Amino acid sequence: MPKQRATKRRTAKGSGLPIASDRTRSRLLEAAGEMFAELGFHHATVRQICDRAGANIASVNYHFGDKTGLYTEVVRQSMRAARFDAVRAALDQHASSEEILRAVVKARLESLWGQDLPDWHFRILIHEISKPTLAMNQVVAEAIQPVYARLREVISKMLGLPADHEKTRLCAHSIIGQIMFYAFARPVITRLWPEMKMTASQLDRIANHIADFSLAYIRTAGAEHGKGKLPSEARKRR
Amino acid sequence: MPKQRATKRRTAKGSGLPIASDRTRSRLLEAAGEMFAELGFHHATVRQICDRAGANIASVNYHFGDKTGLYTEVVRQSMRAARFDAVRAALDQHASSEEILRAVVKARLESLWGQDLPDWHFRILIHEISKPTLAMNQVVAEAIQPVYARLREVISKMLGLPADHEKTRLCAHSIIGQIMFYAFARPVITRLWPEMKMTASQLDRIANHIADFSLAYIRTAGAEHGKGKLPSEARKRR
DNA sequence: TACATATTCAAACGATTGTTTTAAATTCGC
DNA sequence: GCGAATTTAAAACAATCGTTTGAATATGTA
Repeated sequence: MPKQRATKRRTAKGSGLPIASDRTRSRLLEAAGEMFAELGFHHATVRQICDRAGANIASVNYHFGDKTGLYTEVVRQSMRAARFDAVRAALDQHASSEEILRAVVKARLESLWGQDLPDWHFRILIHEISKPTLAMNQVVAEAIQPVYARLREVISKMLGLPADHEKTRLCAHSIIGQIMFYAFARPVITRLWPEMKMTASQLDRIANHIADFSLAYIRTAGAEHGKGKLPSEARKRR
Repeated sequence: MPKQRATKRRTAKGSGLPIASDRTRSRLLEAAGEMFAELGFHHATVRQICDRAGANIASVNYHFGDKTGLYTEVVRQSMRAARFDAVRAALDQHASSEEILRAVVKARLESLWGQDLPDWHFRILIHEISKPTLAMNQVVAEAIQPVYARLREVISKMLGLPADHEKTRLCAHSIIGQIMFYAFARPVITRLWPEMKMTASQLDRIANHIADFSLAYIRTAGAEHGKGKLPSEARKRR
């Protein structure tokens, strides 16, 4: 009766017993990560994953219970990935708010188009955003929510408004949206702008543009709210 | 031998023969549009579609050949949908560039969150962008490319730069990205900002924010590049 | 070595998918 | 109204999915 031993096995592992080869387990995780990042949860098949990992079909059942168990483990692993820490490091570095913002934008963009793969962690997050699974709550709580809050603090400082103010949130969305566009609309962009080659310098120009584009508004709005000036930006709005 | 009569039937239709009830065909198209918009191409099943349309399973084969035939027909129909015309109308209206931009942003956002469904045409485009199918080329050529080009012209006028200049393109991407963020990240937004209710006025505030956010940069950049020209055409308006 | 456990393997299972088949019902020109 | 074409209906087909089975093998321990 060796059915669904995944959790039981983990407890045995925790009890201090020496473990046999975790090679298949780790190979399974790596292969699953690449496949999930490339195809998403539903389109990636366990047979493909096991083939790529050189493991048997039943191994995913044995080690992770079922496909969703494997996926959630991949997601959990992705949350602690280096790239996210890079973004957090950029957010927490000791520098001016504007420089922090520029660094964050650059880090996020590089984790998207940078050819220094495998960085499928962020791509999994992309799939999770466009087609959420049950792991969504965990992803939001562990990876998105902290960065979102920290980004709002940085913007809040520049705007002179509280971090949970609507304008602060909308500015955060504007910045994130500009970045995510290059994640979601990748196939469209290559068709709309075929002569563009995503080199390192091109990536740099895009990141700087997004920073400049965003700071243009944040600076003026911050000057208004900070000095208590009359809002010249406030147009005749009904 | 009535197998795969879909194309043959169309030719008979073109030959001037009166057609029997196209009721099932149109009901199939409508049901398929809703299902494809909600679940995407792969996740929507022909059985669900036929159930919703009150038609038999084999009807999709008979009328459209296969599932992809049905999908491409739905896409073709979506291209001529009202909302896209609304955006194009906003782009071609006789007004200042800034007001055109504001109207375009508003039209796009309303086709996303507006509760005046069924407006699944744009949602199909969203799915097509995140997970392209073979219909992608058609979608880009017929729906995205024209709007993209027209939007660049509007921005080009404000920037004082050619429409295919890199900065013009990046500005267009920044604007589109801000809008699309509310399309792709919808489940994330509701988790990150749970107290937000997407009312009509909220939608209006978001649209105006995106316009203000974008115009802040475009105005200053336009003033720089268009030194010889009139700094802003918003002046002459009103 | 001998026993118990952990792990891997090939094969099959049940469910669901898109598609096809075969026949009945409906429609339309004549 | 009749015969041919069109349209619908129920059932089954073949392929693939995730999952399970039961035995074989590897591993660690006494």
